[in-house]
Amino acid sequence: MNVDSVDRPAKAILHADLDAFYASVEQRDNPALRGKPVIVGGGVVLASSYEARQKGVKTAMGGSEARRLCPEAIVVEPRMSVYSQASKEVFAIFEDVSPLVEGISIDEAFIDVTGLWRLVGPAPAIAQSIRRKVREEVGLPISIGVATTKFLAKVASVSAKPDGLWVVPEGGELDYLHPLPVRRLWGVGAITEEKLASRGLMTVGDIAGVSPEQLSGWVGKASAHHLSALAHNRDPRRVVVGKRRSSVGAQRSLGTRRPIGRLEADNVVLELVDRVTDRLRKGERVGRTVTIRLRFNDFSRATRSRTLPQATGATEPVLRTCRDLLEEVWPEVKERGLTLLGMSISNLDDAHAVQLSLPFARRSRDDADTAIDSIREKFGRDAISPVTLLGKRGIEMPMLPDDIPARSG
DNA sequence: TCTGGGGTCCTAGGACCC
DNA sequence: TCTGGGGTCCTAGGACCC
Repeated sequence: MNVDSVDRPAKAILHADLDAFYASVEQRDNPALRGKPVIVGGGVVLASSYEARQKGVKTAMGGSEARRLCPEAIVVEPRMSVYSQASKEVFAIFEDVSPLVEGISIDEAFIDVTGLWRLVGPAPAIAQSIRRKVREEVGLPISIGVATTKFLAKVASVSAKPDGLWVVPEGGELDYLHPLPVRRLWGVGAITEEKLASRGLMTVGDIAGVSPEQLSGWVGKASAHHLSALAHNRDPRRVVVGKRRSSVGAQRSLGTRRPIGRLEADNVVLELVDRVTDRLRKGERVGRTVTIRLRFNDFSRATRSRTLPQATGATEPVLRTCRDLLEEVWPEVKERGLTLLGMSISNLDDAHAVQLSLPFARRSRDDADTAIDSIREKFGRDAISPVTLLGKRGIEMPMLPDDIPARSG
């Protein structure tokens, strides 16, 4: 007999999701924007206020279409550092409530409040208190879904929007879930939705009614298993604290005005690598697999990757690898035109050595000299050798042998 | 109006090792 | 000498999410 299952209380999971996050921050900081349609991001819509959404404006929509749908909208430039700060304040409120907080993105998190029933109260009351605190202390609207599984809590938070609470009662999960359209299942996008619709599967209940084997033939094995489980509200995933990124990347769209030259492409790659490795070093991480990502004139895509023998956070080897990869696909680029160039590093590990991060793209040579001096002061003269200077762009500093922390894990 | 920038996970074939 | 199965890593592509 499974002792664990006896009298184990149902889980109480919250999914908290800030409403129209970037746009709400803008309305918070500028009273003139409140109650008005606000679009964040000019070229493409990064976020829009509910007033703009009512006119049909959606995230990822082109800026000109958005302005056509909603000419009276006020367009503002994104202020990422302000959003990032607001996010930190909101997460601090979550963590004050429960140690079991799993951040999913800048504006969403799962919070496990199962163990708080006796001490604090029932999950819906906790959720309301979080909503109140976020409103009072950070000045932002937030919606929360409450359910017995992570997945269902996430579905519920969509029902809660805007600025609301939605509780799926224990025992009432399937009554809530089954009438919903398949698109509400996490992992069903436009393509899968279409595949399912062509077999007559429109609602979550429809999916629950077919066998995983049958489903498997239509959407693939893993996806079928996943969808089947969700449709029956089987989701044993725990709320995991302290998840780490498994890749870091950057990309740039290039426009279609004219064909891009090799030199220009090389410069874009340099900038992307500079940015990515800088973030890597600041996060004290290293990576081993370098990928470049291309999008052609017809919007088809390609990737090329290479795995290095050793993980690195240094600009130079990553840059060299990217340029090698670019060299290999260049004939294709010449033929098909390039509209986007991106790169990323995956296969990440914690850095076991000090890395100095000083992208010259944004700093001066004097900054580098100052940094080198301060490191020498702290660790001794030899600490700074060998140093590799990369033109005017970056500096690599391999390690201080005495300062290599023990591997934790 | 041609469609941003940051990610995750899955599939599938080939190389390689035991 | 011939053959098999299992496992891991690498590469490329695709779907999806915020």
